[in-house]
Amino acid sequence: MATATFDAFTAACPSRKLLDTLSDKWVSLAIVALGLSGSLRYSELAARIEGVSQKMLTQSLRRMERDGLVTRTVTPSVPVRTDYELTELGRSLMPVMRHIKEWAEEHMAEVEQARAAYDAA
Amino acid sequence: MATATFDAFTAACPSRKLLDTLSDKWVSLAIVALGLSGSLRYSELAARIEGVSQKMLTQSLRRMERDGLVTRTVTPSVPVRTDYELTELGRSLMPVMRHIKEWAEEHMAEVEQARAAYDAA
DNA sequence: CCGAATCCCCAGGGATACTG
DNA sequence: CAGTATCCCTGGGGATTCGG
Repeated sequence: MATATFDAFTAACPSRKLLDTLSDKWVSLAIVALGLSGSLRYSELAARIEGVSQKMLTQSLRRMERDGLVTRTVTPSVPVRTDYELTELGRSLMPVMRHIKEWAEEHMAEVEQARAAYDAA
Repeated sequence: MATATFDAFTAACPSRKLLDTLSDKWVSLAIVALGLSGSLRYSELAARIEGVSQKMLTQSLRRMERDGLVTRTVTPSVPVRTDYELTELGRSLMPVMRHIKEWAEEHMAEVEQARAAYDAA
């Protein structure tokens, strides 16, 4: 019934915006990373997701936290320690995100062939 | 073995860029629409994917065609008719894209609750 | 009807510097 | 260590116009 009330094909539907948010490489990579490791510190995430800036990583994590996908646990030690973990909602998203990442990796060669053929024509 | 040679966590890996391309709401919506209907004209696609501009739709379709995800068939009638269809490669991507779209629709309510709770705090 | 081409604007996102 | 704040600039993407 939830599928009946929301439709991402509709421009004004909230799920369109959510789809847009989920369609973010940093978000998908963060979810896969957290899904594989269970729990990760900020610096560990930054290391795994090579090339992400602190701004983008923090921004993505905040949005994910707000959307209920991850929990953020701050340990007020010196220096501070912050751990991120997928919520149950976030974990339900993990298989999907992993698949899209793996699809890109598994079909990269085919895509490159297609590009070469297209560019040659 | 393809999964061993490509890793989207690595910044310089081609699959990172591909993941970025796949992480595009217009691309995902186009794939789902084509997957559901089999074959669609340009104008039909534009109608289904509400709110997309011609520029973005054309741009997305071109990139998808170049990457071997869709075929583009032009019928030189008057006026011209252009049909798009998923390739086998594109069809293999369909389930993934459908899942992410459906996830957004099915969990929209939960996400909205999480947002309300976050904003209240 | 299906685009290509152009103009233009603003927000996404990187680099850098500062704080608890 | 884990951010926040600021600057700055590229390019995403909408609106419009023209062509076949």
